[in-house]
Amino acid sequence: MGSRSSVARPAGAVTLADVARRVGVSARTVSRVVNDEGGCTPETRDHILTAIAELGYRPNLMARGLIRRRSDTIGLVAAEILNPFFPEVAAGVQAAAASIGRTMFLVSTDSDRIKQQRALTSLLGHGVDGVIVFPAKGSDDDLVRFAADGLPIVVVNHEIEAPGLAVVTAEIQRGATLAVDHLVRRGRTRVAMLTDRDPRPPRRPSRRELGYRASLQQAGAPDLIVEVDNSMAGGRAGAEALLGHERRPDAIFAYNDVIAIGALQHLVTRGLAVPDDIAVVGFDDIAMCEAVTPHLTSVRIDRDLLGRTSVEALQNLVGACGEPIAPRRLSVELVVRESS
Amino acid sequence: MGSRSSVARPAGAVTLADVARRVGVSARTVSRVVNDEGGCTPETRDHILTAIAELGYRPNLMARGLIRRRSDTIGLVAAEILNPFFPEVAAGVQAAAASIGRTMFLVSTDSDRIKQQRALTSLLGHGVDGVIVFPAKGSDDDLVRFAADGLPIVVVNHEIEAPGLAVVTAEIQRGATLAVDHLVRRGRTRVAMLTDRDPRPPRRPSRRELGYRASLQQAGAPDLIVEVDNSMAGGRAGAEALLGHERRPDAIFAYNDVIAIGALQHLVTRGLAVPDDIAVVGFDDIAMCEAVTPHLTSVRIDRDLLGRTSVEALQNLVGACGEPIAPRRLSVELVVRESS
DNA sequence: CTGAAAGCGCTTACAG
DNA sequence: CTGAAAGCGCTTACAG
Repeated sequence: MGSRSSVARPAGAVTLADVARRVGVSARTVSRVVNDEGGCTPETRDHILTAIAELGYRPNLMARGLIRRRSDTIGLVAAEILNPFFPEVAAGVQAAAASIGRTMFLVSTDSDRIKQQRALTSLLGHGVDGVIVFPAKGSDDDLVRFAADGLPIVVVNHEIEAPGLAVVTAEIQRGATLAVDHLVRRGRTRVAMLTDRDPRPPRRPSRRELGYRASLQQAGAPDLIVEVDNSMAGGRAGAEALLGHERRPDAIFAYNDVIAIGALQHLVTRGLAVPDDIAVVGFDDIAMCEAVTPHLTSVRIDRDLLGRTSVEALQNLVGACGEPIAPRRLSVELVVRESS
Repeated sequence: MGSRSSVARPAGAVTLADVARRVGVSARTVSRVVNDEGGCTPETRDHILTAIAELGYRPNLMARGLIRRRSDTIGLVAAEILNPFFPEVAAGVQAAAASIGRTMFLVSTDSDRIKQQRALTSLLGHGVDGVIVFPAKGSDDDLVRFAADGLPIVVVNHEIEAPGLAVVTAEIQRGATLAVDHLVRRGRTRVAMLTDRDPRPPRRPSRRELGYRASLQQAGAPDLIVEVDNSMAGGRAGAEALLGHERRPDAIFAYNDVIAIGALQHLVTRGLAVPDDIAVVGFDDIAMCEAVTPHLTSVRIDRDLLGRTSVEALQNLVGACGEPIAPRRLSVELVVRESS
């Protein structure tokens, strides 16, 4: 039919030019119809629309992106896809993105700095309009560099400052305070914390640790922090370690729900009563909190709001060329359940 | 420095031409270095590499993809990102893809046919080399059409046949049989099934239902299938419905672990002993199975293998232009835990 | 070992 | 209302 042999292109790659040729108009006119620019006879429009349907034409988004310098896509770079918190946030981000006509592509980094570099490079190279990232540990420099290279980045749940970067976070430290204060009010005097191991040598206290320490200090109670792997198995190992401690704790505050649930499981398996012998409180309030026995007390972050706010921040960032965007900080809430 | 004003392009968009100009060579030579084609003086190469680093050049992957007709990226289209089974498979797919130098982009569809169409359109338009999809319900026609349009598609966990489509699945029916046979062997005589609601009018029995029915028929036991929402809440509602049934079941086989865990929770809340009063068996063997009390018996699919096999199938599909790929069927395994 | 030219599929000024 | 031309940033034959 066309002047080209079908060998020249893989099957199905119908182009704008093919449509134009079929109808007998120029590519410009077809482009006008495809992009709904108006200014075109209804008949011409109809012919073109028919040809598009018959030929099964789909615009090549790479070619379009090359010129338009925007693709209406955003990337979501998540540290750990296996922690249910991230899929839950991803659902919020995807919904928010879809509501303003953006497609979201998710890439997981396993909290690995190198994998995060690859993800950002690929996303940037493929022309996403921007990315929302839950950063891998120790990757601040990378984020600053990518932002300087022109990639609009919204950093979630991590404090960092640089031009081209926007921050969306939550009252993490206050969340920890809420959790520990609650345990203290319930009469717990030996509240231990299970925190996630930090691979970098100079260990910096997380905001959760700061809140934990501040609360205990105010209560005049001793603190005890144990580092564990960021997983259910880590939680189990941490609980075991705490049980063997000289002054066995009567409450555990965990870095997140996954660790808390691992600890909870281990305590139950060891025959301890939760919360009577030991109370447990997690962080994130993932759906699983209501699926374990006893139901897990946790600090809730509104995930839909987090998603919407991040997408909003990214839109502002893409719009405001270079101007700094004020950080957004979402409130948190303690959800008390049976485990405390 | 260059002849162009910085207003012409967004900050950071350094091009191959910029590098070439800086070094004083042609774009062709820079391209050669970037792509490691060899055939180039060590000095020239060094100069170019230095300029690339200084300028912070990153290849525009859209421009490259336009010509190469491949991007070394694949799409993973998942029905429900909130069911932990999918993130677990996604991790397997991403690992397998990374091991052969492919970047994976994940898009969730919420099992919505329209969202799946959008996801496939976007992925195809942006030039992914192929997609692995856990299909939304009732989307067979769409998959066939996209495959016909030249998008290599690997369909996971769903039986479908069409040119350009490869299928990777598991012994789902056998898994159901294993689960129900196990319950029967343990003396259960009234095994009910909680299955996921089908939005389409003509309800087709799933492979899990077929296995369930076959096992019970062979045992001479009655069956009872209740449709529920595919969620923990659905599992709770289903359990409640079964408790009110005239012949209260002594075992529940659920469509998946999420539904099973919802049911389990409800039973425990209602004060029933699991498994003494009612046994519960799930499907997928997500990590959560070992986090609930009692630990959930489930049918296991090897997720890493599923990921690797899917990526392999996609590679074959991209290679074999149009030739049919034999379906792959993974084996399953019953993991017996406390709930049965 | 290196370069000039054409072109991937599209959009964007600019004319008519 | 419609079209011819240029060009996004890169790679691919083809020469030298």
